[in-house]
Amino acid sequence: MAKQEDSFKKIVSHAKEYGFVFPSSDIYDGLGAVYDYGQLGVEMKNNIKRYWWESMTLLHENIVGIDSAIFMHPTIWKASGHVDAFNDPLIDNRDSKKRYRADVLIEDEMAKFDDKIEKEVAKAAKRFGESFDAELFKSTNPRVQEIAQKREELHTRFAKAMNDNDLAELKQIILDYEIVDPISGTKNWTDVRQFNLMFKTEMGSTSEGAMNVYLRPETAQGIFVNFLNVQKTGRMRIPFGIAQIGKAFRNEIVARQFIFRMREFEQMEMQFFVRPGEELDWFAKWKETRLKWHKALGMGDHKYRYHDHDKLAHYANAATDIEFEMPFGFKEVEGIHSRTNFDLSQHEKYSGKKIQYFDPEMNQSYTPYVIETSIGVDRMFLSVLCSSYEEEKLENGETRVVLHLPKQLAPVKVAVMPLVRKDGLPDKAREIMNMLKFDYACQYDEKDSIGKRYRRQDAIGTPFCVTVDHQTLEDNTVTIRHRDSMAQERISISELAGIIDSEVSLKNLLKSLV
RNA sequence: GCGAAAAUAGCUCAGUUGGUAGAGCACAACCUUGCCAAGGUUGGGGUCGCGGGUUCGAGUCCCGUUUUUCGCUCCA
Repeated sequence: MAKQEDSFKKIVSHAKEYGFVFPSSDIYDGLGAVYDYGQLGVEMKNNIKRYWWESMTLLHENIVGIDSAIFMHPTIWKASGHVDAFNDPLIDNRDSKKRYRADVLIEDEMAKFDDKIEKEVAKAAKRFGESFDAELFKSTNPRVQEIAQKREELHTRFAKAMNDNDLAELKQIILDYEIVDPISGTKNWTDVRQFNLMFKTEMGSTSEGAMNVYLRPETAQGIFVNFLNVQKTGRMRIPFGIAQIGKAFRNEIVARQFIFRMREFEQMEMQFFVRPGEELDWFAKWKETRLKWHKALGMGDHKYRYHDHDKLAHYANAATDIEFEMPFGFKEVEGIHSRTNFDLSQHEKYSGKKIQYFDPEMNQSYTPYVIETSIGVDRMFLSVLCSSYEEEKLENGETRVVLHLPKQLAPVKVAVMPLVRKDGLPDKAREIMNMLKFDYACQYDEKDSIGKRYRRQDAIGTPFCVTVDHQTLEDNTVTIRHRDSMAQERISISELAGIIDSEVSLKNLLKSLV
């Protein structure tokens, strides 16, 4: 384990050193769990997105894309359940290190008063026998009255604090009533905090007219609220899907492990709408399709596994994760969920619009069921980086750092370099660059020894290096060097594009999926 | 969020009982070599995470704070 953590550290610093990923706001000491993609990172990330997008929209006639706004009507998040699910005031006990809902602790305290009253009532009932009137006793007995009074005081205070969202007052109540942790038995509490998953901001430039809006915590809702628009204008017939790539934002309590869990992240989601009753078949199909998409990159089949959920979210009737073996264990990269008709039904309810599909074959209307595939771009990026990084021991005893990136995802496809910086070799190399640069991301390098330049390209995962030497000037041949094997072959310049294309083009990768 | 550890050049790190900041690599220029990285010369780059305090003097000691890592916790 120690060794694995070590290698993860190396990957993180490699990512920074070569311009894949930087901490956000680096010169201001960074911003927690936010990262920027650098000059190479953005290229690789775009390649990942393009692979996904084309595998969805080009390979499936019945899947179309959209790009919905990050700001959405706040009611959408009420309908989806996001607003209510994360509004609890929480408090930690420093001794037991357990976290509790502050409101639950106080309600338990109120229940203790109720218990006391019941005890008094039970005692009295024993004394008075069958003629005992519990209600009369409660409303007249001075001891019960006293307890009820205290309970009422607490209740009033509690209700007001909850209503005002006064977290400091909630803590003060816990202190005043000497509420202790049921485990540690101590009163060593932190402040009460609210953990709201969604980032909130205001829309409207004057404070009076402003409306609270949220940064979306998932891209899926943008698809659901556009279901009718796309279905009608695109003349889509069920089954069909809507794909989207976009940023989402979650105010994570704990964000760790580099770009694995970030507060601002990017999702690639596809919601597939099907007939009710057919959802589990489609769920199985997408589960298989998505794993195939991952495996096609050739990073190692054994690094993937499914993790089926036993405990399902409120909206799902089946769910699985595709997990990838990161240096810190198998971790979720993609989720596939059978979301039933929960989302569309909720939006129908909250918007008051009829969100149904008329199925001409069945001659009836229904609310479609949904299979969701949702993949984190950044997690995908991390999995590619982690599985590619190698400190390779060479025969001569040296080590080289090499990224065995899937060639289609590599940020730079070809490096073109003159063997020496004289005799017109740089000009010839430039000529080749100019020929290739319209199709492939190329780098030109003439500094330092040729071996050193090869290693530099290895470190950023460039699949091919093309070297111009004196023979090139005579017969228009160059050497092409392969990243993984370090093998070189001499080929004519006219063959270059064909060799490169067969390995780096998305087209061949996509063909392997169908 | 709780607990622990850490923060010195782009990277990896050194810096003794407090005494005016160092190395290697990397980077730039020039020379040299020319197919698997580390030849020569020269140069640029750090108010030692930030803010206080103790002291004649703080990278070093103390307090606070920010960020990161690890463990716990949480996780749609």
